[in-house]
Amino acid sequence: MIKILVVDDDLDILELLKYNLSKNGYDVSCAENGEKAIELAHKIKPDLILLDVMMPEKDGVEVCSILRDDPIFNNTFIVFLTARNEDYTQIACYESGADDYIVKPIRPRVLLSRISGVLKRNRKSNSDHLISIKDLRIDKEQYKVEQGSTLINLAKKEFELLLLLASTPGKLFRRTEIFNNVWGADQIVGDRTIDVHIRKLREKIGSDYIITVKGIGYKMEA
Amino acid sequence: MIKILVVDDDLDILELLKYNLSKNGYDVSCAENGEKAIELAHKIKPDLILLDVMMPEKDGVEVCSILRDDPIFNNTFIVFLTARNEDYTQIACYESGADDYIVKPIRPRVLLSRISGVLKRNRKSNSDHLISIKDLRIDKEQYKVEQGSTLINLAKKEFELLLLLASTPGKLFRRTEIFNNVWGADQIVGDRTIDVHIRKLREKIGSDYIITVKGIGYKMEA
DNA sequence: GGTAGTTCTTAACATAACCTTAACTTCTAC
DNA sequence: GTAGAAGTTAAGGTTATGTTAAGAACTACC
Repeated sequence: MIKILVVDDDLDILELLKYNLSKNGYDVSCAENGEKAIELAHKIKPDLILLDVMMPEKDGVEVCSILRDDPIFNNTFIVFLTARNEDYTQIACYESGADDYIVKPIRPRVLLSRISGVLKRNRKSNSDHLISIKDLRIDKEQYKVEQGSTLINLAKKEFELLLLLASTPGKLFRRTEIFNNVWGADQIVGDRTIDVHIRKLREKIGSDYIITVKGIGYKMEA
Repeated sequence: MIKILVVDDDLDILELLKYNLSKNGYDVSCAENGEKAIELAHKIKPDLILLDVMMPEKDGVEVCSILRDDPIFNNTFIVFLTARNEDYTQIACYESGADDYIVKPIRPRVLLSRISGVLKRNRKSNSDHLISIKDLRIDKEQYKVEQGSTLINLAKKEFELLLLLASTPGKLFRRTEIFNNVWGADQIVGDRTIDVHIRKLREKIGSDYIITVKGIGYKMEA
């Protein structure tokens, strides 16, 4: 059963949310402030936390930041509740690591569809973080590359170069494009630098992935 | 649900746009300046970005250029918002990679129809980059040529020559015209050079595409 | 804040792909 | 048939990339 922790200082809203969610088969717990929310979260390890932004003492954004710092909650979804006019929050919310946010006043049907929407995104094993090319698995969050079952140690620039090419396999990346992305448009580096990094990459992952397009750039095997 | 990121430093306009778009079933996020827009764009990966041109600090054109450099946003549409009299922008906008632009003051109905119009164009598999002649498919972005289902490996000059002829099938290209386009007006090369490249092309794609017009030049089968 | 280890960049040289040339052949229009 | 134009071929030159090693610039750790 999917566990949801609801956090709001307004007890009426808390009750309303609990009623609606329970009715739809969720296992609902409640907290009326930030402190208690954090405590409860550790206890029950919810799958999703519904978090009011405006609360006395610890506000939602703060609670979210604290939770996001703890790896236990890596796979926990956090959804903010926010009143219409606090539109500044929208940005702060996402910055502090929220997965979605819902604007008050809350319409039960909207609430439920948004929540089921969020839950569908699989936070872990997220395809966002993982790219697979042949037997190569690239985790862009962890800066980690595995080939089959062996871990490959890439330096930062090597990794970023690989990541760029792997981001759209088959797409041709021009040399300038590679520079702009891996080095930054302002950086000035010699023109053999890319080649050297390509070489090191090929040395580590093998030469069957990166294809040279002479006079233009490089691309990843599709 | 289609995600739209709206960027404007005027919070009233931001609110207005958000209201209108949300009402029509889009999942809307907002940012009030360029920095935040870029950050949010990375986070939520919107399908379309509505971008005000005139903003303090990073203006719209700048933001657009930055986003366009990142392959993650290859398939993201960017639409500019611009005040009536800044007509210089029109050019800069398209140059920096925008898909459309809308002139303020914004009429909601116009906004919505333009946006749905833009979304209909499929950014990927863009016909702009693709030329088809018989069973030959030429992708000028990717420097890639496919014949039926087999990939054909062309050298740079060969490719550019093919691209020129294929750009207007049936049109007769004079030798001087070909020189100017593929080699550049200043380059001086012997007159057998074109022939040799034509030969190699025919060798690779077959001789049923390029037609010789003796004394004048070459053309592509229509 | 110094030191060991890693990573990044540069420069020089090697290599291979590519382009051009030249000499020769074939074609085609008159 | 002949001349001019294009086709063909192979060889040599050119250029872009591959490769290597050395030292500069970072990092992490003491």
